[in-house]
Amino acid sequence: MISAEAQRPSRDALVEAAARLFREKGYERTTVRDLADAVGMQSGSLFYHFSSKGEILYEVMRRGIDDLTVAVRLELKACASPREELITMTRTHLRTLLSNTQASLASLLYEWRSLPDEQRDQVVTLRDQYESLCREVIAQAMETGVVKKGDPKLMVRLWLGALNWSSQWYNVDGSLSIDDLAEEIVDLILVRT
Amino acid sequence: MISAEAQRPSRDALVEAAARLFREKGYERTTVRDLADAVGMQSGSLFYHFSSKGEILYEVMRRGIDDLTVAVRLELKACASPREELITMTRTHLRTLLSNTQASLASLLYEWRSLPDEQRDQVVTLRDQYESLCREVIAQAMETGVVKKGDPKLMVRLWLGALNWSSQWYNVDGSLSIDDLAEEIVDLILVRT
DNA sequence: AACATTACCAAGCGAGCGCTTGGTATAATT
DNA sequence: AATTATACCAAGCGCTCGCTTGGTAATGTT
Repeated sequence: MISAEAQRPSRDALVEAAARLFREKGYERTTVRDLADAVGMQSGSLFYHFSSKGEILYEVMRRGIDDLTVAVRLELKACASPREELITMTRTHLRTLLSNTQASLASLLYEWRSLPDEQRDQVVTLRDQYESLCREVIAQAMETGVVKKGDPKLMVRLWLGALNWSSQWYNVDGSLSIDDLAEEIVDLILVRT
Repeated sequence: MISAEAQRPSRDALVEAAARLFREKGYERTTVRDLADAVGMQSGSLFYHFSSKGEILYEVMRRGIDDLTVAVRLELKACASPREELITMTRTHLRTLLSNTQASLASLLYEWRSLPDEQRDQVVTLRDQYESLCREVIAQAMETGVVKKGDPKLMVRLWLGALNWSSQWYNVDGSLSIDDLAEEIVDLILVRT
């Protein structure tokens, strides 16, 4: 769950605070002064750690998708069947997306237009890699008849849509648990038995 | 399809251009000078028509959801069965969301944080009304056994997620038509026959 | 002990932002 | 014909933004 980062504590704290602020207010509406306040610095001191505000966003996104990929790959190893892979993948994705401690992913969904071109390409590559990881799981589930056969590429996008949209409405304090939500979503695409 | 607006041509053109620019660049990254350029005005002249940039966003969103609601209600009238209602509603939603001429909806999905509080409440109300319209259709489809029984409130959110996420990946020039996409999505939640 | 590096602060610069102001040509009204 | 309302332009104001600069305690290195 913990990434191979760290050893630069205040840089790390900054990225975490940034992820939270970006999710709450959006990237453009978060000023470098907001970011500095959140970690008890002067705004200028941010630029000792990062060369620009955009690079902070990049780091937030890169970590977000990196952590997600690592977490999903790890959890998948413990799965015995395509069906279990599907539910596990869904649960891990949702937990990462909706957790309060790890707000990076939400920015990734909606703030990619604010990234400098070059870094956006890198993030898109990582995102595509994650998407094909998911696609493989779904394709496997289709082959074994657990999920209705069809185009895995399309299915992964519909599935991701249902998942990611939950960041807009899901309330942690509500009555629906994250794991139950995961089951409901998987249930949508499972072949009825 | 055409709303009851108009009679103020340059105001209308401005809202349309704003919708397009907001979708392309995002609200915060679109400057009032960008907006003015798009309709051949000086930036200051915008404020003859609108009291603030935020009000332009509000108008974009209000129209977006208003047009969508009107269009869906209209199309629903011609439907003979719950199943037909479901596919029609999905198709109309997708067409409105993905059409190039009517870019308002996309802003609505991702830019609501930039709205002033009071106007955000109004938009949220409109959005909730639209969501309950969809919920009724889905609940009806559940009752008649066309859609697997469950919580319509949850189902409408998963369905909307799959729909709205398409604005992030759908390519008009691709091989998948909007209407085919609609069928694929409806197929997800239909009871297999 | 002398030097170098790290991790910041205090101050503020220049650019671009949303928006205002004063004026004006055209069209509508009386 | 005189007046008023409409729909803009030209100029620029004040402010906030991302970012820079010069400096300095604290820590590590030789």
